[in-house]
Amino acid sequence: MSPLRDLLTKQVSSAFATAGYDPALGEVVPSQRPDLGQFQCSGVLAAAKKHRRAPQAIADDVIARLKTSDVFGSVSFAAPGFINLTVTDEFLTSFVEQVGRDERLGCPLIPEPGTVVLDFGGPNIAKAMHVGHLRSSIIGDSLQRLFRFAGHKVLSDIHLGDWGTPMGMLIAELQHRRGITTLDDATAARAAAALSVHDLEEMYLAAATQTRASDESLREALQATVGLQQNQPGYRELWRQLVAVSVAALREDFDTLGVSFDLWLGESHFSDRIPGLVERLLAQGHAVMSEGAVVIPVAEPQDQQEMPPLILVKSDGGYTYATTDLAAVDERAGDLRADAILYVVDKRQGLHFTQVFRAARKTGLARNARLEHLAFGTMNGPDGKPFKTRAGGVMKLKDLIDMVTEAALQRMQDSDIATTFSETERRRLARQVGLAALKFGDLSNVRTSDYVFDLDRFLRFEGRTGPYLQYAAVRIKSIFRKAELSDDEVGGSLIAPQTAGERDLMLALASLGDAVRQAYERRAPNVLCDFAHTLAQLYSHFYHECHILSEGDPGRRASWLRLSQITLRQLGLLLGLLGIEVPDRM
RNA sequence: GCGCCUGUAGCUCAGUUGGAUAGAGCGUUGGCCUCCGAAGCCAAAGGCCAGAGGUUCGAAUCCUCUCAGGCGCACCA
Repeated sequence: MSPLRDLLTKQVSSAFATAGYDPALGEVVPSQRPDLGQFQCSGVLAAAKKHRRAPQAIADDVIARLKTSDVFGSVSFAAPGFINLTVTDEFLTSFVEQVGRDERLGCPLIPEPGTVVLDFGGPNIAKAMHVGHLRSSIIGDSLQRLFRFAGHKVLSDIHLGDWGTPMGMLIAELQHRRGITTLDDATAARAAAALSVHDLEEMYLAAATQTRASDESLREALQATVGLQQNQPGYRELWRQLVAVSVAALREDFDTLGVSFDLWLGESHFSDRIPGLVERLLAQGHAVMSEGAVVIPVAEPQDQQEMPPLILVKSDGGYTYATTDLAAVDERAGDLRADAILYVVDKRQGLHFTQVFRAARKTGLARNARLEHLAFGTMNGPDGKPFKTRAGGVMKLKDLIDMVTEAALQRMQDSDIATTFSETERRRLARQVGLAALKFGDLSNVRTSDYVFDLDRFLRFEGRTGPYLQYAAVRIKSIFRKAELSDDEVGGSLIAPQTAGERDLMLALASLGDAVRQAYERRAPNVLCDFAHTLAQLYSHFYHECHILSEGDPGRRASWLRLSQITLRQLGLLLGLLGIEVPDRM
């Protein structure tokens, strides 16, 4: 079914058209002055300017044609040029009825579904997941759910950082520690035996400090990198072992977080096609030699800033992550036939992606695929600088999850909640609530803006938080339990709203499709958060205003139960799109 | 140096792409549990939208400048 705003806009647009004005001026949006109307159209002023006629006269023309509509209850003009609209309760009620009967709760499928590759997460081998990975993972996960729901075939790819200099550093460090001078498969296997993730982390950290401090170490690391990339004996084997250890730990982390990927490919996956790709691009003249490196110039005449070329092959023979990303575009657009490739990556990588995207289009590697960098803002500490713990390091994701779970457990204890639950059930619930706080706390921020990492905010369960939404849903479930009704037994029909609270709730329920569509178009989970929060607030208001179970009028009671059911389903859908679970009790 | 982003209530942030009287949450103050779950509800106080010009019927939003932060600028990823 088509969203409410579309339906209203269609009516007003055709009124503009038959009155002789541009139908595009008939766009209807929710009113900014709820005291004057539920919806508004601001197209009159534009029409007045274009046709050199008084706004009042134009509005009269348009309004006269809307009077016959059975959708609008009142339509009025307000200076300087607004048309205020209110729908009839009958129309509203029947619209919400339709939403309730619709499997998709009023959310349309997109007209042209395609294959979408979604690249997010991007954890690195030998580095524990830390809070810096939170945004990409959580936003990416929400977007993959949103895109699937919209109707696309989504292929999410974790894009492991398992290639390049960090791996070289790690290999060089291990060689050092084991005193390996010449590497082959057998020595590699021996060297990597019995290594744990913690060993890798510790080694990586040591190597990172080393390479920063001494040019000699850096040179060795780069040498090992080239060795790996050129498939010299032993390197690949050693690498394989290191990756295996790390991936096992990563799977656990993502599992805890409730984030999944269709593809666990890494940068390494695309390495095989790189030599051929470079050769081809050179032959085609897209790539050229410059200062000892092979590059693709991507500058354009209208550029306001200096646009460095994309470096395909470094002067030492190694490849950069730009090379890998280009090879990945080739595979995704070519072999996977992606219609769109989306990257959920920190916005500081903006320049990198303009380079890659330009190169991909220029060389034809992108085919017809749409390329988008879905940038997100940096997570800062309270001091405004990129987040660090007091110790100076970054907080591990696992520790953060433990902390929110612990806080939820404490909260349950304080209010004597779930006392009849077993210990494992309590922990499970605490995890669900904690993760809700964590995910909502992140997703409710506008994707592109930086935000301050405030631990307290993730540890709060009141107000505009994930648990608030869960709570609203849980209370509805509780009503159904008390009424001894299962979800599919709540089948009463709606009656027209009697109170403002009911009407406001129905208006929100009628608008889910608009919100979900906007979230999709803007690739913005925070739009879902906003809507879900408003819906939960309106329901809470209604809940306090209309006492459902003690209502004597059976028709009203049935209608209110039905409203509650539709609300519960919408909350469930929204939270599902955010990657947040809804417990039965909390 | 060049380029991009940000500056809105005490704090953290929205603001439907130029619309009417700038909104939430937290915090503060005051109410509501013999009534479906108080992780809730109701209400109040709190604003020179960094500053100065400009564009027009109309600006937090667009343009110019100033101030204050942040970020990025070929062989790390």
